[in-house]
Amino acid sequence: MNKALQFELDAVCPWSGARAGRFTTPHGVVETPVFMPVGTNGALKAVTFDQVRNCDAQIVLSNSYHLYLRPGHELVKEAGGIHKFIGWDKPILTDSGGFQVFSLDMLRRITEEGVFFKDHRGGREHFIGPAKSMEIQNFIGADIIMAFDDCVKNPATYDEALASMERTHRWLQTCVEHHARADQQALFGIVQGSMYEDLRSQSVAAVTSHDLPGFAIGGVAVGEDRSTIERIVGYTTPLLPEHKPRYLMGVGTPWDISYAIRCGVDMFDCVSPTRLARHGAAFTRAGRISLRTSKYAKEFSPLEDDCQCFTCKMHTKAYLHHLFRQKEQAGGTLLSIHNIHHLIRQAVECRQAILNGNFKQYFEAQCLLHESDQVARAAAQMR
RNA sequence: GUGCAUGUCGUCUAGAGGCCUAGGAUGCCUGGUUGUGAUUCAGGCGACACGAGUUCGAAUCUCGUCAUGCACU
Repeated sequence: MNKALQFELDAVCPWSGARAGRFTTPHGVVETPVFMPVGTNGALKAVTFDQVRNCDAQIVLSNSYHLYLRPGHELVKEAGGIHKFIGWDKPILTDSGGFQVFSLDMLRRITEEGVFFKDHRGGREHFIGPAKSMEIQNFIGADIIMAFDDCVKNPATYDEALASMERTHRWLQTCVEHHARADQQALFGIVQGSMYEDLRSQSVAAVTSHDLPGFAIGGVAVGEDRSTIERIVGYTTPLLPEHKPRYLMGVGTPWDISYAIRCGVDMFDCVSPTRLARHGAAFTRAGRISLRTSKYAKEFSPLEDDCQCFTCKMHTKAYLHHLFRQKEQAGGTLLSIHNIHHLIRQAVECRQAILNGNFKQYFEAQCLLHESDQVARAAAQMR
């Protein structure tokens, strides 16, 4: 049994394999399925932790890459660890920096030891490899830390995907060897393999050969279309160990999350609720809407009548529209609050449905919503 | 009333006879955004005040009309 993280299943949907569970960390319990908002620089963009707490967030994600560059992982350690530094006493997960370095694209150089890259702000060259990432994440001190993996953009050729996957496996071995605080930090391994099913299953076998407290599916939503995301997740998730949490990295939209939960995923993170919010888009049960359009100028009702988030309790669509039109920062804040609350609530609703034994009905309703939203958006694209 | 000046997308403007079926910014309208290089990116709409002339050719030069501003009466 892992000291840093214990996971148990509360219920499994017999129709789909969707799971309701919980895991315990040094900073508390997290009930799954769970959506984890992203706080890249030790802060959610445009949102305070008081507001994050009021969205019922159980756990947040932050980034080793960004915290390493500034303020520096040594400084975070000096501050007493990330929980004290940022003022959030619930669980925290840090990403390893693998994906950030991947997204730098032209600014990096990959070697067997790791990745040389230039700070996106410009400046001197840095290096992060699996051993360094473990040091950084140990200094930062999150409850869950991620293996340093290599990610390829889709579509990738089979050979590229294979080479990248094998590098990820070698790097995982190094991560395990350099993981100094296994009693306080749970290290999750990351499955790669791009869009190739045989590589995905090979990767699951290699990654789960390590006795780690949790596993993640990486390399998803990196250029491929929606149906491919669904295919990869649907294929890969059931291969993962039943009694360990399963984390789908970087996904996603409300529909993606429903679908992945159906496939048996327990944890999600995505920048979509905060980024879309800052750009004026809101998740609703009826699909995505843009508060920038003038059709909301005189809609004196909340985004959703039954939503319990601060934004919906206090403000109308007309007001939100006004804020975006005036480029008031509060618009991004209020929509972020709503969107985060929306995805968190959705995961909670899935959990309740799984516990109540009616997940099939819940999911089928989500399918109908998704289809009508797809039709509406296709029509909008035609114009 | 007289004199002078000025009239270009909704707004601010580029423009000095062909590089202009008029460019930019902003605005407005549509989209995109999936382990945040992202409070952003892409596309669209939209004007030479009006009328005559000079010229092969006028947003640009001339005249008139209208409008606006300033000064004087």
